[in-house]
Amino acid sequence: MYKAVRTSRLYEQIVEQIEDSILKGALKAGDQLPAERELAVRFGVSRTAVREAIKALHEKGLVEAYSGRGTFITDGTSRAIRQSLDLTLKIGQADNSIHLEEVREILEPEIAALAATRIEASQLAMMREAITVMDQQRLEPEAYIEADLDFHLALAEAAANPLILSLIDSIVGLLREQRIRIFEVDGGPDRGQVHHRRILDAVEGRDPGKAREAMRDHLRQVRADSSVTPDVPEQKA
Amino acid sequence: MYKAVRTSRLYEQIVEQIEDSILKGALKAGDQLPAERELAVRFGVSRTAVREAIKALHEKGLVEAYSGRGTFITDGTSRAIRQSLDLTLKIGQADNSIHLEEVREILEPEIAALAATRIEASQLAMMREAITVMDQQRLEPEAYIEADLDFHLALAEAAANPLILSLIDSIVGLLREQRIRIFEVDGGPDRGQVHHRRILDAVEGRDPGKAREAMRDHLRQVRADSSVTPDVPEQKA
DNA sequence: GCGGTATAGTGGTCTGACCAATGGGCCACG
DNA sequence: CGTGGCCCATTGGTCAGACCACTATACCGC
Repeated sequence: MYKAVRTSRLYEQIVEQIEDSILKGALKAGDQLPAERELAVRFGVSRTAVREAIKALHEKGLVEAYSGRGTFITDGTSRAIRQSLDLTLKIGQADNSIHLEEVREILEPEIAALAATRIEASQLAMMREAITVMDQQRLEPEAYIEADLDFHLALAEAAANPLILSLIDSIVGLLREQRIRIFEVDGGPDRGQVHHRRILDAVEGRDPGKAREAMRDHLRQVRADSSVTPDVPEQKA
Repeated sequence: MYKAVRTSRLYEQIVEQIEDSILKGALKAGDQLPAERELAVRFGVSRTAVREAIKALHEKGLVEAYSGRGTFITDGTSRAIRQSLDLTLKIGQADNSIHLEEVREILEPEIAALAATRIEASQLAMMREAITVMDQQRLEPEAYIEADLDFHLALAEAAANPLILSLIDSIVGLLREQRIRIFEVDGGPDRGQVHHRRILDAVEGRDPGKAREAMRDHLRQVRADSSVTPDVPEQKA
């Protein structure tokens, strides 16, 4: 067997070096990276290569650049990561919504159960806030959906498992798209709110079983609403 | 409410336009993108901005650039995407293994159940092959672990849900790391094989309930083995 | 002290150039 | 006619230097 030839791109080596610095702890979350011009001389390359490396790190969600201020290591707890798993999938087929529902039905009830045992006051407040906003914005799809997503994200955060939060965060983009369709179902938002309140109550009462069931019911309704979605043939079948 | 201010980075607009082209079907997998120099004039920007956009697309796994040939839309079916969720997490703390186990205990039993209802012959063959390799390589950690991961990936693939496959794929890197530790537990591999066979049998027999249970047992063993891992205090209580 | 302003530093973009790899066409040679 | 080697146009990768917009800070007049 022959070994694959390593096509060495310069900026990739720089990415590795910076990643190492982060892993070794030389660079912690919130730290400011040296300026691009300085990194260029330190690495002995042009600013172009450094910029490409930083761009890659940015896309990986490890770093955030602010014009005029500098580049900083992202706080791992920040939700700004937003891995774009979504696009990769949108390309596939259009029937992702079925798959999405399946995943949610696996993940979210257990997330609710975990959250019930671990949630903290600040996260309960976020969930309440989200419900309030949804009440107020019942007629504003965009604002309603954002609040809806916040609700589920707060719940995922309450599960106190960064891995879970990352996974949910990854599929939030898909969720957003799906919900735009659901929003048009008559009374969908109102029925959704009933379930949101049940979930909140269960979590607040630290009852994992009830939280799990409430979330299951919620998803069942979502599935029902999205299956009666207005006829949009689109596909050339 | 004020709308978030759009901090317009030029290359981001280009990224969007190209993404749209892909989504709308104007660009299919395998297609070659116009040359950077041409895109630059078409978009009315400099080549720099185009390159930054392409770099972002590359990091998202949507595009692959080859020096001297051109830039091509990646085949979405390829698993080569390997979103690096892992790095983002490694930074956090070292106790990710607990979180990882938690996620696996949520996802994998249901994956096994789904797989039992949907698996195809080719995937069964892959699982059998993986078990065979593990038998042969009981003393070769690296080869054993790769086969182990293949086993679970084949199962995830059998669930016939691309979203699930993506999620499992995202955490495979973390799994690999965890398993290196488990491998050192006396008899770990042998006990693991018993469970692998039980899972295979259940899936082959199209019994979702049994598959779910077999996977639960498997994960219970993994959790047990990894908790008796050689004393590495590390944690400050 | 206070508020506004100069200033230096940063990332974002542009220009134009050269390099290295690739692939296809051309041509001399067998 | 086939083959191998060479040339060359094209492409992505890198470089150097410049300018812009923005930010934070130090400074200065009031």
